[in-house]
Amino acid sequence: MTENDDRLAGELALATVRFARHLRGRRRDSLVSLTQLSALNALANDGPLTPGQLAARERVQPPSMTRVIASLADLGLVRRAPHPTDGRQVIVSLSEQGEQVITGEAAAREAWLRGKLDDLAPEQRATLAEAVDILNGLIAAEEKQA
Amino acid sequence: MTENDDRLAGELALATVRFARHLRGRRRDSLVSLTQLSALNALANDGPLTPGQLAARERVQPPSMTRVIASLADLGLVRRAPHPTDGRQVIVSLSEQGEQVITGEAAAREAWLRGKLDDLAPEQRATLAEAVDILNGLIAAEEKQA
DNA sequence: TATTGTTATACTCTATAACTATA
DNA sequence: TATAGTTATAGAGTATAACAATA
Repeated sequence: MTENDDRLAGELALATVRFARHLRGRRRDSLVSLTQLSALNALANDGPLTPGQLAARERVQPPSMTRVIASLADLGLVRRAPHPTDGRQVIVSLSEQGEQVITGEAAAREAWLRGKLDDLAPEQRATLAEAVDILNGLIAAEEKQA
Repeated sequence: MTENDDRLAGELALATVRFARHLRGRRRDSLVSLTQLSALNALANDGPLTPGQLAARERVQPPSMTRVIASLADLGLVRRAPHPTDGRQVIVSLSEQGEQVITGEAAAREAWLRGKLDDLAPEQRATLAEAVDILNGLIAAEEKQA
Protein backbone atom coordinates (compact mmCIF):
# COMPACT_ATOMS: atom_id res chain seq x y z
CA MET A 1 0.00 0.00 0.00
CA THR A 2 3.05 2.24 0.12
CA GLU A 3 2.61 3.45 -3.43
CA ASN A 4 -0.95 4.52 -2.80
CA ASP A 5 0.17 6.15 0.42
CA ASP A 6 2.70 8.16 -1.50
CA ARG A 7 0.08 9.41 -3.84
CA LEU A 8 -2.45 10.07 -1.12
CA ALA A 9 0.16 11.96 0.91
CA GLY A 10 0.97 14.21 -2.02
CA GLU A 11 -2.62 14.81 -3.01
CA LEU A 12 -3.74 15.40 0.54
CA ALA A 13 -0.96 17.91 1.10
CA LEU A 14 -1.70 19.86 -2.07
CA ALA A 15 -5.46 19.77 -1.58
CA THR A 16 -5.14 20.94 2.00
CA VAL A 17 -2.91 23.85 1.14
CA ARG A 18 -5.02 24.87 -1.81
CA PHE A 19 -8.17 24.72 0.27
CA ALA A 20 -6.62 26.66 3.14
CA ARG A 21 -5.53 29.36 0.71
CA HIS A 22 -9.05 29.55 -0.58
CA LEU A 23 -10.55 29.83 2.89
CA ARG A 24 -8.11 32.54 3.93
CA GLY A 25 -8.89 34.50 0.80
CA ARG A 26 -12.60 34.26 1.48
CA ARG A 27 -12.17 35.79 4.94
CA ARG A 28 -10.34 38.88 3.74
CA ASP A 29 -13.19 41.17 4.69
CA SER A 30 -13.96 39.34 7.90
CA LEU A 31 -13.45 40.76 11.36
CA VAL A 32 -10.94 38.08 12.35
CA SER A 33 -8.62 35.89 10.32
CA LEU A 34 -8.65 32.12 10.58
CA THR A 35 -5.50 32.24 12.66
CA GLN A 36 -7.19 34.59 15.09
CA LEU A 37 -10.41 32.62 15.08
CA SER A 38 -8.50 29.45 15.83
CA ALA A 39 -6.96 31.01 18.93
CA LEU A 40 -10.34 32.35 20.06
CA ASN A 41 -11.74 28.90 19.56
CA ALA A 42 -9.09 27.37 21.81
CA LEU A 43 -9.96 29.85 24.55
CA ALA A 44 -13.66 29.11 24.13
CA ASN A 45 -13.09 25.38 24.40
CA ASP A 46 -10.48 25.28 27.14
CA GLY A 47 -11.11 28.45 29.11
CA PRO A 48 -8.41 31.02 29.99
CA LEU A 49 -4.90 29.99 29.01
CA THR A 50 -1.40 31.39 29.21
CA PRO A 51 0.30 32.43 25.97
CA GLY A 52 2.57 29.42 26.26
CA GLN A 53 -0.36 27.03 26.57
CA LEU A 54 -2.09 28.70 23.65
CA ALA A 55 1.03 28.41 21.52
CA ALA A 56 1.26 24.70 22.35
CA ARG A 57 -2.44 24.14 21.56
CA GLU A 58 -2.19 25.91 18.25
CA ARG A 59 1.19 24.43 17.49
CA VAL A 60 2.98 27.68 16.86
CA GLN A 61 6.04 29.15 18.51
CA PRO A 62 5.53 31.51 21.46
CA PRO A 63 6.48 34.70 19.58
CA SER A 64 3.92 33.90 16.90
CA MET A 65 1.24 33.54 19.55
CA THR A 66 2.31 36.77 21.21
CA ARG A 67 1.44 38.55 17.98
CA VAL A 68 -1.89 36.83 17.57
CA ILE A 69 -2.83 37.68 21.15
CA ALA A 70 -1.77 41.27 20.68
CA SER A 71 -3.92 41.61 17.58
CA LEU A 72 -6.90 40.06 19.36
CA ALA A 73 -6.40 42.37 22.34
CA ASP A 74 -6.32 45.34 19.96
CA LEU A 75 -9.68 44.21 18.64
CA GLY A 76 -10.98 43.90 22.18
CA LEU A 77 -11.66 40.19 21.79
CA VAL A 78 -9.34 38.94 24.55
CA ARG A 79 -8.05 40.29 27.86
CA ARG A 80 -4.65 39.80 29.44
CA ALA A 81 -4.39 39.51 33.22
CA PRO A 82 -1.42 38.82 35.47
CA HIS A 83 -1.07 35.33 36.85
CA PRO A 84 -2.07 35.27 40.53
CA THR A 85 1.06 33.57 41.84
CA ASP A 86 3.67 33.53 39.06
CA GLY A 87 4.68 36.99 37.95
CA ARG A 88 6.16 35.70 34.72
CA GLN A 89 2.96 34.27 33.41
CA VAL A 90 -0.07 35.92 31.85
CA ILE A 91 -3.67 34.74 31.71
CA VAL A 92 -5.44 35.30 28.42
CA SER A 93 -9.24 35.08 28.42
CA LEU A 94 -12.10 35.85 26.05
CA SER A 95 -13.86 39.17 26.43
CA GLU A 96 -17.62 39.44 25.98
CA GLN A 97 -17.02 40.53 22.41
CA GLY A 98 -14.72 37.60 21.88
CA GLU A 99 -17.42 35.24 23.05
CA GLN A 100 -19.88 36.83 20.69
CA VAL A 101 -17.51 36.28 17.80
CA ILE A 102 -17.22 32.64 18.70
CA THR A 103 -20.87 31.89 19.33
CA GLY A 104 -22.53 33.92 16.65
CA GLU A 105 -20.62 35.75 14.06
CA ALA A 106 -17.93 33.23 13.31
CA ALA A 107 -20.18 30.46 12.13
CA ALA A 108 -22.40 32.81 10.19
CA ARG A 109 -19.45 34.28 8.37
CA GLU A 110 -18.28 30.98 6.95
CA ALA A 111 -21.06 31.56 4.48
CA TRP A 112 -19.27 30.45 1.36
CA LEU A 113 -18.26 27.13 2.79
CA ARG A 114 -21.65 26.57 4.39
CA GLY A 115 -23.35 27.08 1.08
CA LYS A 116 -20.98 24.67 -0.60
CA LEU A 117 -21.51 22.03 2.05
CA ASP A 118 -25.23 22.45 1.64
CA ASP A 119 -24.92 21.39 -1.98
CA LEU A 120 -23.15 18.17 -1.11
CA ALA A 121 -24.79 14.82 -0.58
CA PRO A 122 -25.23 13.84 3.08
CA GLU A 123 -22.67 11.05 2.66
CA GLN A 124 -20.14 13.54 1.42
CA ARG A 125 -20.68 15.73 4.44
CA ALA A 126 -20.22 12.68 6.63
CA THR A 127 -16.98 11.88 4.81
CA LEU A 128 -15.67 15.37 5.43
CA ALA A 129 -16.65 15.21 9.09
CA GLU A 130 -14.73 11.97 9.46
CA ALA A 131 -11.78 13.42 7.59
CA VAL A 132 -11.70 16.35 10.02
CA ASP A 133 -11.47 13.93 12.92
CA ILE A 134 -8.72 11.96 11.23
CA LEU A 135 -6.66 15.05 10.43
CA ASN A 136 -7.00 16.36 13.96
CA GLY A 137 -6.00 12.94 15.19
CA LEU A 138 -2.84 12.97 13.10
CA ILE A 139 -1.78 16.26 14.63
CA ALA A 140 -2.75 15.20 18.13
CA ALA A 141 -0.71 12.01 17.80
CA GLU A 142 2.23 14.23 16.95
CA GLU A 143 1.85 16.02 20.27
CA LYS A 144 2.40 12.85 22.28
CA GLN A 145 5.66 12.14 20.47
CA ALA A 146 7.14 15.61 20.68
CA MET B 1 -29.23 20.14 8.67
CA THR B 2 -28.14 23.77 8.69
CA GLU B 3 -26.93 23.64 12.27
CA ASN B 4 -24.71 20.68 11.58
CA ASP B 5 -23.48 22.40 8.46
CA ASP B 6 -22.51 25.42 10.51
CA ARG B 7 -20.48 23.30 12.83
CA LEU B 8 -18.94 21.26 10.06
CA ALA B 9 -18.00 24.42 8.18
CA GLY B 10 -16.24 25.84 11.20
CA GLU B 11 -14.47 22.66 12.11
CA LEU B 12 -13.44 21.94 8.55
CA ALA B 13 -12.03 25.43 8.17
CA LEU B 14 -10.03 25.27 11.39
CA ALA B 15 -8.80 21.74 10.80
CA THR B 16 -7.73 22.59 7.27
CA VAL B 17 -5.79 25.65 8.30
CA ARG B 18 -4.17 23.89 11.24
CA PHE B 19 -3.17 20.97 9.07
CA ALA B 20 -1.81 23.21 6.33
CA ARG B 21 0.27 25.07 8.90
CA HIS B 22 1.64 21.79 10.09
CA LEU B 23 2.51 20.62 6.61
CA ARG B 24 4.25 23.87 5.75
CA GLY B 25 6.28 23.69 8.93
CA ARG B 26 7.34 20.15 8.13
CA ARG B 27 8.76 21.24 4.79
CA ARG B 28 10.97 23.99 6.18
CA ASP B 29 14.15 22.16 5.26
CA SER B 30 12.81 20.95 1.96
CA LEU B 31 14.07 22.06 -1.43
CA VAL B 32 10.71 23.52 -2.46
CA SER B 33 7.78 24.83 -0.45
CA LEU B 34 4.26 23.51 -0.88
CA THR B 35 3.35 26.60 -2.86
CA GLN B 36 6.21 25.96 -5.23
CA LEU B 37 5.50 22.26 -5.41
CA SER B 38 1.90 22.96 -6.23
CA ALA B 39 2.91 25.07 -9.21
CA LEU B 40 5.40 22.45 -10.39
CA ASN B 41 2.65 19.91 -10.08
CA ALA B 42 0.36 21.94 -12.30
CA LEU B 43 3.07 22.11 -14.97
CA ALA B 44 3.66 18.37 -14.68
CA ASN B 45 -0.02 17.61 -15.10
CA ASP B 46 -0.94 20.13 -17.76
CA GLY B 47 2.32 20.73 -19.61
CA PRO B 48 3.80 24.19 -20.30
CA LEU B 49 1.57 27.07 -19.28
CA THR B 50 1.63 30.85 -19.30
CA PRO B 51 1.91 32.67 -15.98
CA GLY B 52 -1.69 33.75 -16.34
CA GLN B 53 -2.88 30.20 -16.83
CA LEU B 54 -0.83 29.02 -13.88
CA ALA B 55 -2.27 31.74 -11.69
CA ALA B 56 -5.77 30.68 -12.68
CA ARG B 57 -5.02 27.00 -12.02
CA GLU B 58 -3.56 27.74 -8.62
CA ARG B 59 -6.17 30.34 -7.85
CA VAL B 60 -3.79 33.14 -7.01
CA GLN B 61 -3.43 36.60 -8.50
CA PRO B 62 -0.97 37.06 -11.37
CA PRO B 63 1.62 39.00 -9.34
CA SER B 64 1.72 36.19 -6.78
CA MET B 65 2.41 33.67 -9.50
CA THR B 66 5.10 35.88 -10.98
CA ARG B 67 6.95 35.56 -7.69
CA VAL B 68 6.52 31.82 -7.46
CA ILE B 69 7.75 31.38 -11.02
CA ALA B 70 10.73 33.62 -10.35
CA SER B 71 11.70 31.59 -7.30
CA LEU B 72 11.37 28.34 -9.24
CA ALA B 73 13.43 29.74 -12.09
CA ASP B 74 16.11 30.77 -9.59
CA LEU B 75 16.20 27.16 -8.41
CA GLY B 76 16.49 26.00 -12.01
CA LEU B 77 13.25 24.05 -11.80
CA VAL B 78 11.36 25.88 -14.54
CA ARG B 79 12.27 27.70 -17.74
CA ARG B 80 10.67 30.77 -19.25
CA ALA B 81 10.44 31.05 -23.02
CA PRO B 82 8.80 33.67 -25.23
CA HIS B 83 5.44 32.82 -26.73
CA PRO B 84 5.85 32.03 -30.46
CA THR B 85 3.19 34.39 -31.75
CA ASP B 86 2.14 36.68 -28.89
CA GLY B 87 4.97 38.82 -27.60
CA ARG B 88 3.12 39.63 -24.39
CA GLN B 89 2.91 36.08 -23.22
CA VAL B 90 5.49 33.77 -21.70
CA ILE B 91 5.67 30.00 -21.71
CA VAL B 92 6.71 28.39 -18.45
CA SER B 93 7.84 24.78 -18.56
CA LEU B 94 9.50 22.27 -16.24
CA SER B 95 13.25 21.82 -16.53
CA GLU B 96 14.78 18.37 -16.18
CA GLN B 97 15.49 19.17 -12.56
CA GLY B 98 11.91 20.25 -12.08
CA GLU B 99 10.69 16.96 -13.46
CA GLN B 100 12.96 15.09 -11.09
CA VAL B 101 11.51 16.99 -8.16
CA ILE B 102 8.03 16.02 -9.22
CA THR B 103 8.63 12.38 -10.02
CA GLY B 104 10.99 11.39 -7.30
CA GLU B 105 11.95 13.70 -4.57
CA ALA B 106 8.60 15.29 -3.88
CA ALA B 107 6.76 12.16 -2.88
CA ALA B 108 9.65 10.79 -0.88
CA ARG B 109 9.96 14.00 1.06
CA GLU B 110 6.40 13.89 2.37
CA ALA B 111 7.82 11.38 4.79
CA TRP B 112 6.06 12.54 7.92
CA LEU B 113 2.63 12.43 6.38
CA ARG B 114 3.31 9.12 4.69
CA GLY B 115 4.28 7.55 7.97
CA LYS B 116 1.16 8.90 9.61
CA LEU B 117 -1.06 7.60 6.84
CA ASP B 118 0.60 4.24 7.17
CA ASP B 119 -0.60 4.03 10.75
CA LEU B 120 -4.21 4.63 9.81
CA ALA B 121 -6.80 1.97 9.13
CA PRO B 122 -7.46 1.37 5.42
CA GLU B 123 -10.97 2.77 5.82
CA GLN B 124 -9.52 5.97 7.21
CA ARG B 125 -7.20 6.32 4.25
CA ALA B 126 -10.17 5.78 1.98
CA THR B 127 -12.08 8.48 3.83
CA LEU B 128 -9.23 10.93 3.37
CA ALA B 129 -8.96 10.10 -0.30
CA GLU B 130 -12.66 10.79 -0.74
CA ALA B 131 -12.36 14.00 1.24
CA VAL B 132 -9.57 15.17 -1.07
CA ASP B 133 -11.84 14.65 -4.05
CA ILE B 134 -14.68 16.49 -2.37
CA LEU B 135 -12.52 19.45 -1.41
CA ASN B 136 -11.06 19.72 -4.89
CA GLY B 137 -14.59 19.51 -6.22
CA LEU B 138 -15.69 22.42 -4.05
CA ILE B 139 -12.92 24.59 -5.43
CA ALA B 140 -13.49 23.44 -8.99
CA ALA B 141 -17.18 24.26 -8.71
CA GLU B 142 -16.14 27.74 -7.70
CA GLU B 143 -14.25 28.12 -10.96
CA LYS B 144 -17.35 27.66 -13.08
CA GLN B 145 -19.19 30.37 -11.21
CA ALA B 146 -16.43 32.97 -11.25
C1' DT C 1 -8.08 50.36 -25.93
C1' DA C 2 -7.53 45.79 -23.97
C1' DT C 3 -4.52 42.19 -22.41
C1' DT C 4 -0.32 40.04 -20.37
C1' DG C 5 3.02 40.20 -17.39
C1' DT C 6 5.98 42.58 -14.09
C1' DT C 7 7.36 45.93 -10.51
C1' DA C 8 6.40 48.42 -6.35
C1' DT C 9 4.45 48.15 -2.09
C1' DA C 10 2.18 46.37 1.90
C1' DC C 11 0.00 43.10 5.05
C1' DT C 12 -0.45 38.52 7.40
C1' DC C 13 1.56 34.56 9.30
C1' DT C 14 5.24 32.28 10.78
C1' DA C 15 10.01 31.52 12.46
C1' DT C 16 14.69 32.15 15.19
C1' DA C 17 17.56 34.87 18.16
C1' DA C 18 18.14 38.00 21.73
C1' DC C 19 16.29 40.33 25.71
C1' DT C 20 13.60 41.17 30.26
C1' DA C 21 11.51 39.84 34.30
C1' DT C 22 10.54 36.48 37.52
C1' DA C 23 11.27 31.93 39.88
C1' DT D 1 20.27 29.03 36.21
C1' DA D 2 15.81 28.06 34.16
C1' DT D 3 11.36 29.57 32.56
C1' DA D 4 7.62 32.72 30.48
C1' DG D 5 6.88 36.13 27.67
C1' DT D 6 8.14 39.86 24.58
C1' DT D 7 10.82 42.46 21.18
C1' DA D 8 13.65 42.58 17.10
C1' DT D 9 14.24 40.85 12.81
C1' DA D 10 13.55 38.06 8.74
C1' DG D 11 11.32 35.39 5.20
C1' DA D 12 7.36 33.21 2.78
C1' DG D 13 3.03 33.92 0.72
C1' DT D 14 -0.46 36.59 -0.57
C1' DA D 15 -2.79 40.91 -2.21
C1' DT D 16 -3.78 45.62 -4.82
C1' DA D 17 -2.23 49.38 -7.62
C1' DA D 18 0.60 51.15 -11.09
C1' DC D 19 3.42 50.39 -15.12
C1' DA D 20 5.42 48.54 -19.64
C1' DA D 21 5.05 46.09 -23.74
C1' DT D 22 2.32 44.09 -27.11
C1' DA D 23 -2.07 43.11 -29.54
